[in-house]
Amino acid sequence: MNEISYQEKIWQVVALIPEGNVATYGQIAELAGLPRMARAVGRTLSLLPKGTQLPWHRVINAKGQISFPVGSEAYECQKSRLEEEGITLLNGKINLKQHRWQP
DNA sequence: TCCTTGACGGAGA
DNA sequence: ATCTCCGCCAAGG
Repeated sequence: MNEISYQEKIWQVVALIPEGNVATYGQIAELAGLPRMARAVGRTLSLLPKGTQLPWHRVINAKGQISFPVGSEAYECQKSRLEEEGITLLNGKINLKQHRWQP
């Protein structure tokens, strides 16, 4: 079990998140068979190449927020990509009850 | 080496 | 709602 195998499992799960849905870092870790390794998910996503096909923008934190500094370029990018899928933020938060992916 | 920092999270207070 | 502690572990100083 090494970092490389973590990444592969994580990529596979992230790729399954349907358009219009979101999943949390912890949820991805859990589904990838890596419980309590939410940080590994964030780390893996941070290493993705710029033009990746993976829907990384559908991954948010457990509080329903985007895990980037508000107003940063990355934050705005993720936010707009989510809005294009009909996912809106209210007070900087996404309604998990409504948009959370249920595999 | 040791220490700190992360796209984090859950339990408890 | 907010905060602290603790688990987890790769990377960089």
